[in-house]
Amino acid sequence: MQTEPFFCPSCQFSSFCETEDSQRSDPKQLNSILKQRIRIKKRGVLCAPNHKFRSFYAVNKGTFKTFQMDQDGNELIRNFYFAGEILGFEAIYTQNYSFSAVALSDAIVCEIPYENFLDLLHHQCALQKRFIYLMSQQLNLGLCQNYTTADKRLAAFLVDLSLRLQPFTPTIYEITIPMSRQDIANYLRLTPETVSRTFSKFQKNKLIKIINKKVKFLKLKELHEIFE
Amino acid sequence: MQTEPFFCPSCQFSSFCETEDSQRSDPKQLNSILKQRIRIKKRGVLCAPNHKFRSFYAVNKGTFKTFQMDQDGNELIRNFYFAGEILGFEAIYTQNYSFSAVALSDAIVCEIPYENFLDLLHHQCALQKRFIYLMSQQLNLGLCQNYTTADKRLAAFLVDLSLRLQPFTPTIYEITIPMSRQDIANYLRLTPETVSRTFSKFQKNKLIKIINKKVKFLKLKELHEIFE
DNA sequence: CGCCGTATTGAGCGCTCTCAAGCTAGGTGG
DNA sequence: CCACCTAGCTTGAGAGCGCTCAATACGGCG
Repeated sequence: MQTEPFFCPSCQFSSFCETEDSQRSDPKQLNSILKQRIRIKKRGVLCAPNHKFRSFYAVNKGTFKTFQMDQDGNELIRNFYFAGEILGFEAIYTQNYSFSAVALSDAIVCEIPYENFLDLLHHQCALQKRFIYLMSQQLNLGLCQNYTTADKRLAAFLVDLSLRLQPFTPTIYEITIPMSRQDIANYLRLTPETVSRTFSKFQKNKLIKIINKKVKFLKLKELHEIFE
Repeated sequence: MQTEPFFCPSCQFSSFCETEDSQRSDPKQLNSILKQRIRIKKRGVLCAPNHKFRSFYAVNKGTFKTFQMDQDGNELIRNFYFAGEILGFEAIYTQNYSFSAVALSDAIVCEIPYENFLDLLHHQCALQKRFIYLMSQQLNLGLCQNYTTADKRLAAFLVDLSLRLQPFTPTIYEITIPMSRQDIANYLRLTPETVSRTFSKFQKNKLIKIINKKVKFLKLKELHEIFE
């Protein structure tokens, strides 16, 4: 464990993981079982297919994508994980990681060993409830992939993104998209060209304004109406 | 609660839910908190959007689809649930059900009140582990939706179906598809016509044989190779 | 400033959709 | 028992959305 001070205000486990030194040895705190904080460079690999599942990870900083490759080399992206979110719940069932997790920017994660975590749950009803809540939350990810057209999928994606990045943005009307067009395309089962064209169309219709990786929402309501 | 004898060999909770009369009052058993067994006719509605989440459901008999409607009236199907599987985990996070669940055939479900269930978890570490395992399992559903073409999606769907229906089929080389072409199409983001044509193509290529709702797998290996 | 990966834009193709017409199976009533 | 009816499935023809391939523009970084 690093000893430098650590701030995790947006972490979904923060209330169970006091980082004050005085609390470090409290066996009911999550940080008592944290194995390590891992620094990962952009494009670095956190986990890969067939890696034995022993821990899941709380993203402290940065963004990750999880994906599997199909035979043609397409990255079938399952999800994106932002700072504060937890990665790896799927592998509790599969035993081995069935996907790769790669950092989209320099990142830091907290490694939480699953067996130790289960022990902790027995003594911490509140944490148990929290954990189940977070797993349920993950079942609600990826709904934007369900829509039928490129317009709907991208509009829903942008809205989802704006909600999940909210802790890190000064206003909900502007976000910085942390992944490439290619990643968005792989996630939404489109091509980068279609994503780019749809962005341009939204901009032409004055729904958004694009400045490189920044997106300003000009008419959030109308963007909503595209998909629901 | 009904008093008729009940058999749930394939239920994912069966080992925690003794239905012997002698066990009925064991407060550590799941059946001590079951609220009711509900019989639902084909096309019957188990839950609908904005219904308050209080219970989840173990499917005892039959098959369900969960879906939300988009503005154009498309059923965006999220998942199918077969006998033995658990439905409703998503709503722990959302508080209200955000989707509809409709029976595809006459069905029976066990209603499990969530608050009581949480109480039970505190005293039942094994059940807790089991529950987390099942939630993780659900995170691994729907992977066939990720593939890029109609061929891959349908092939992956058929293989997934054959695995999940295994407890109810004499051989893994033959299944009875419990949902309509329209439902499959909605699930895979295709049209019924495309689903039908792709079935026909697979049959023409001697990968499967279709007899109405029955599908015989002639070359399961080659079907696999279509998508991975 | 120049390089290279990424993003945008364009043109044409093809997979999937739309619309429409038969076909099949299962249910109903005479 | 059979004719009919209806919903669901299959098949066909043509259209269109998104893909492929290609050229150009942009932007981050040395």
